[in-house]
Amino acid sequence: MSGSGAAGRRERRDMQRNMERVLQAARELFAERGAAVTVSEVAERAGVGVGTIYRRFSSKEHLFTAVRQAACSDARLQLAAAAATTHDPVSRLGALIVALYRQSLHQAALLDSPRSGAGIPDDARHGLYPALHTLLSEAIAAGQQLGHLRPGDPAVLATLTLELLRPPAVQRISQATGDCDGAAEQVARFVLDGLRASDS
Amino acid sequence: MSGSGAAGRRERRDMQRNMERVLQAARELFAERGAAVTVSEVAERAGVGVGTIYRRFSSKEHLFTAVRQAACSDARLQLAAAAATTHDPVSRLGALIVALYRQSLHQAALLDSPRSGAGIPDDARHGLYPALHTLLSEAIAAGQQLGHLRPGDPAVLATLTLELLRPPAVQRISQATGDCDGAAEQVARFVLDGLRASDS
DNA sequence: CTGAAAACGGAACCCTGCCTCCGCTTCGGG
DNA sequence: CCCGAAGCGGAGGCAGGGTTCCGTTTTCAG
Repeated sequence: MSGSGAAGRRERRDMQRNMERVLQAARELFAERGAAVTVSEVAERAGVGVGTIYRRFSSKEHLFTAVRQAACSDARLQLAAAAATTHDPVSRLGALIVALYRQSLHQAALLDSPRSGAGIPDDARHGLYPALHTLLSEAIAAGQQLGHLRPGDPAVLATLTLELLRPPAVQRISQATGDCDGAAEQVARFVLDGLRASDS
Repeated sequence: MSGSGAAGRRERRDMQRNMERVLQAARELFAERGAAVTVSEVAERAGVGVGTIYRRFSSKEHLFTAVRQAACSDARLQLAAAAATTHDPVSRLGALIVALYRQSLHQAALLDSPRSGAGIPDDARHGLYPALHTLLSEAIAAGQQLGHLRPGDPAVLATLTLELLRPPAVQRISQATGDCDGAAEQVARFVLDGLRASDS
């Protein structure tokens, strides 16, 4: 055997290359237009036939899911990094919001759930929720200017904040203002102000 | 001639009745599941054949648009009424938010735009935007506790608030809290707090 | 009541998009 | 270089849903 042989047989080079192309194409197309892209389109952009895709992914759904999950965990890592730059809970919250805003803007259709079933909660949000919830709880625990919040509130606020940062919303906001980064910070300020208000 | 004759011939009774049924069925189904419903489904629920629908609406798209526009102007009227109950800008804003929240919750799929083209802004939001913008501007002009807002901000804030009140967002929020009316008011408070915060 | 114009309904048609299948090509060890 | 195995690709099967068409039924003026 030669190379990184593991068990049985090594994967053929061309196949490996093709799969990379497929994933690349799928990432781009799905990010842009979501689940509406056809399998043939992905195949065409990747420069392969549809059969090549189906040999690896048993259905379009599988391909989509795979691509989205990869994008999600990637995103989650970046967010974690962004939020870890300081110890002050409120600052961390702000950093998280700005980072999330940017991601939503760039991966719009991919991160947004295409109702993958009926009541199935989409993993993108599912993964983010705990982090946000924790951050909010910490902020409240720290008593940091978050006057009128009660222990039960984080759940609502987390949901609310996440909604505000979903791709469709973010796209519209950026479109309306024309200025991406400025918008991101304005949104963050809005949310933080909402959380911070001391008298209702 | 007998009855409300206008020009040429009067519309046949059965047709009128059928059209009412079709619109009723379409309203219900679209409100529930959006553009995903099939024309046959609408026909079946209305108790007519598909041909009957196509005689009046040249395409599914037309039917959908008609139903949605009707729902929108209806909604707009209700909102206007809700906001007119007081003179205090901030209170009006609050009332508008709560009313909008409820509407979004109940007409979810219908009020939410099914990307009717490419960059076409959906009429639902289009119709609401001016009202909200005006309200915000008034509030700022009145100098009412809205400390750090500048004249240019209403545009951003209006967009942002509308996003937060779109059907998908509202549905999730209500689902997360389990309590509809309570959630509506919590959201209103959040937004108002966000707007009202006096020091950034 | 009667006839013709209008409306009905749903079977059939077509187009689009997912997925399968099989003959051809490419890889890579001997 | 040669051969078997693995992978390739895209034509075609199949299903679902929008739209059309035409024989039948309903309405209503005379």
